[in-house]
Amino acid sequence: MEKHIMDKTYDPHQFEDRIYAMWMESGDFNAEVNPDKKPFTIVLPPPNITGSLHEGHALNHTMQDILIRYKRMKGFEALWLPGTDHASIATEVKILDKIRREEGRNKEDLTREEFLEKAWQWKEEYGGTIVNQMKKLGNSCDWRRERFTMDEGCSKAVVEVFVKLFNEGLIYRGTRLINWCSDCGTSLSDAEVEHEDVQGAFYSISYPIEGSQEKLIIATTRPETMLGDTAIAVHPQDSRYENLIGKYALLPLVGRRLPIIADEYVDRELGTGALKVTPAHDPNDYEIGKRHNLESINIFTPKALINEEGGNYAGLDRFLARKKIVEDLKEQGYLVEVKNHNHSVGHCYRCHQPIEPRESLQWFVQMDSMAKLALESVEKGEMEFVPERFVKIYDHWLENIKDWCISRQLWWGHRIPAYYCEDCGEMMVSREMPLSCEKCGGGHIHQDEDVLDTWFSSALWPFSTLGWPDATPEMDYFYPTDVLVTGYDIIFFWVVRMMFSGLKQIGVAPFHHTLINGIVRDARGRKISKSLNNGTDPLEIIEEYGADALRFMLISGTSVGSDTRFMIEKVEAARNFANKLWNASRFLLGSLEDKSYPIDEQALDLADKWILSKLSQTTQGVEKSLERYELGQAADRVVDFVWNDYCDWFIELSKEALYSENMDKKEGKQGVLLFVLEEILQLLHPFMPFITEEIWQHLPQRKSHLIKSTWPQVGSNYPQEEELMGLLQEAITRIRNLRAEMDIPPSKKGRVFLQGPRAQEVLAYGSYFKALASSEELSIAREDVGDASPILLDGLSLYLPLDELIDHEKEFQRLKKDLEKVQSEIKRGRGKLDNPGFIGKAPAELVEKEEEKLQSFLRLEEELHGKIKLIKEKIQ
RNA sequence: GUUGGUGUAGCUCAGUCGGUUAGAGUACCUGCUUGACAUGCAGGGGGUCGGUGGUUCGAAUCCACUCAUCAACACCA
Repeated sequence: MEKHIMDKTYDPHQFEDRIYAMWMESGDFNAEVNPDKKPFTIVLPPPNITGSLHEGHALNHTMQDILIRYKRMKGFEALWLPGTDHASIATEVKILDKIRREEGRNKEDLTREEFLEKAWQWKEEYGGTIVNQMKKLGNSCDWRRERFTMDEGCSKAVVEVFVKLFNEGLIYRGTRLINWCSDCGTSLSDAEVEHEDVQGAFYSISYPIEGSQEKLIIATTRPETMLGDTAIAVHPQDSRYENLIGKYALLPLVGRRLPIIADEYVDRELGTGALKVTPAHDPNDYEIGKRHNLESINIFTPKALINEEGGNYAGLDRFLARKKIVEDLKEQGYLVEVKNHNHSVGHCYRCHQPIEPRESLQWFVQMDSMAKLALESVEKGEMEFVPERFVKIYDHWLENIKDWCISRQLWWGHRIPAYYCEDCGEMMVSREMPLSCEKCGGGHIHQDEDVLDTWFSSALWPFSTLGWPDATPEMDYFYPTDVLVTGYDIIFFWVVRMMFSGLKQIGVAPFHHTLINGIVRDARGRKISKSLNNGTDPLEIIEEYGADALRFMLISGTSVGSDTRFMIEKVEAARNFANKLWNASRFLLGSLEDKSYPIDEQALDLADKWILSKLSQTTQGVEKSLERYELGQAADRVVDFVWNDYCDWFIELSKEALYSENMDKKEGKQGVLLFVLEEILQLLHPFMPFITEEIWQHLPQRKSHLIKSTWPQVGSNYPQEEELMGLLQEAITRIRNLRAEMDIPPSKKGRVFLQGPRAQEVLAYGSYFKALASSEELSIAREDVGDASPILLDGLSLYLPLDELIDHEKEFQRLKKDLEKVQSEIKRGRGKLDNPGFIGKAPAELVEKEEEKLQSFLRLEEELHGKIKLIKEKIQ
């Protein structure tokens, strides 16, 4: 690639798209079945094609991209398989909205075929938008393998699983009380019902007893359902009502005779202790009805209007009917009391309308045996949650699971592979539409009208995308996948179902780890929601700050599984860091020629060894954090190294050599600077792929792509050099501190005298003090340092002659502060060492360390006392 | 109601196995047109680690209780 000069300022627009195109063109994201390498696989949680990606996706995708890029550099055959989800109900709602808006037509005005044509158009449009967004974000997916939950392969897998489970008796069709959304016009699974607190009321209604003056008071929150009452239940041992058991009550407004039955389910403490039983519209009543063989009267149409069973009320919407019925009860003297009452009511997770329990003929998956598989697999450690606490949500859901209602009365989705003979009514479940009836041989056959729950196909995603049910090389090689990255809100929708599906169909858990990402909240910590309109479009952030800044902001300063806040200040900080790296790189690369800069181990100076030592520790730390999925920690580690060690100390210390006429010295320094920069780019690449690749392309003699480079090895450590450098850093910092306190301008260079056991050693590094502490001459102190201001370190005293600038009072205050610090340390150390418990029980090594520290602080204290005495004399 | 999370500097958050003087970023204050970067550099102030009690030689860290806050699940005639 052509080497061009780096722009003066960091401007991500100049290169992000170009870099992405370069990767695509070279096939850098592609993964192949390769027996020479170990696979590392992630399947992308397929975004719904309902719209565009939000910050949550950006976080989720960034985490996966970091892991994939890291593993790719580590030498794995890294496959990140992308795709999108048809999101049956959610998408259907949106498409119908659009048709209504644009054409004024409702679902009733459309044929299924017309609808599906529009739906596929929608898919093309929004699927494309999503893919484009993912590319802007830098996702390194193997796009050749992109999939869609309703494509041919995924559909084949869906039919295969359905038929197999049906043949085993694990899928059945039956009439049950299910969750019905009257707005969406379909059944829903239990997981799709969200309980929301609503302000409601308790209506107490008086039911007359047949052939008696007695009355039974019953409290209900849903008076309209009385139209479907078929019994009154009381507790068998309830002395208040014992005498009524076996008698009949008369249903107000309707006049139906209701048997008064006894059932243990009734709670004597609740309400009045008597319960109206409406088997068709309440799950508990449904069970009571089954136990007592009660009639079940459905009073609602699919649109939740009162049906013909409701007599006068027929045709009314359920809420209007409630109002009307309450009015009539009041008028006719049946209404005893109305009390405000807050309670939680199931709502549709898509349209947020109240769910109606409704008896209907649906398809179900029997869950017991497969739930057991999923529980055992996690129990055995075949799949682990990161962080592990989320296993509780998983276990809890599976332990309380009920059969899964999978049929939906929708058009957008996989049509159920059940076929009915119109002649004899026989039902056939098969992979393809039968040409004739198996039973009567008739040829009039139609397919079930319903489609499957969208999660039925999502459940197969880890293997349907790899070619299953065909025996593909990809299945052998890439399955099971390594890690699934997802939010905690879909553990039971998705993780649970992928687990039992993988275990049941393939016999192996679909992934080893489930990494849970937190939720991205707004700056105030609120959930992002449409009603608050507090979301931020990731593309807008990329437009303004660059994709690297967005990615980095989402990751840095976060810990696994906890929520994060989206704050523009954090994006700015990330962008500033990118800018810092850009400038440091430009500074170095601008001085290099297109040739190699080997490092001569023999010629390394103190700072070189120190930075190499720090680098190897950083590499080690980043790697350790990444292996533990602590992405935020890994990112912060690199920042700390780049900014504080490399830029603020090492580059500053290198300048002298860089401006030197001595070419060996200059090139030696350039070699180290370059080597460290290269590894910085590698360590940072998973987090900030664009800027690092762009800089990499400017390195001398560069031919390869950073994305395909080999992750750095952990290098040598130089503990002695680190220790000495630490002392120099402390000395330099203290000098800066002193000069700042004394208001000495940087332009005024000062002299420094050294004293103490380490003076000679430190003397050799006068250039460091010159470069970083505005200090001109470093020399060993003579006996008398006169008025010079002292800085006392362990083993090293520095004296700064401040001449006319000295302010004895200020100086006294400064030393007194130092003394107080030292004395509080002495107190702390003594406290420990005077404690026989500590001496006796703490590790000997620790006691020794404490002892050494105390001694050094005592020496400092003594010295400080001396200096303070001198100052005092001068003040007086 | 059940379960879980969180509580550390003004704000956002780290803090590993209990053992350095509890850290970072940001905000704030002071100084700096030093040759990569003012999207920067140097320096500074700011913390009873929610509270109480306990275990321990030693607790931000472990245990109990408690307060605050968030979430998931469940139930309510």
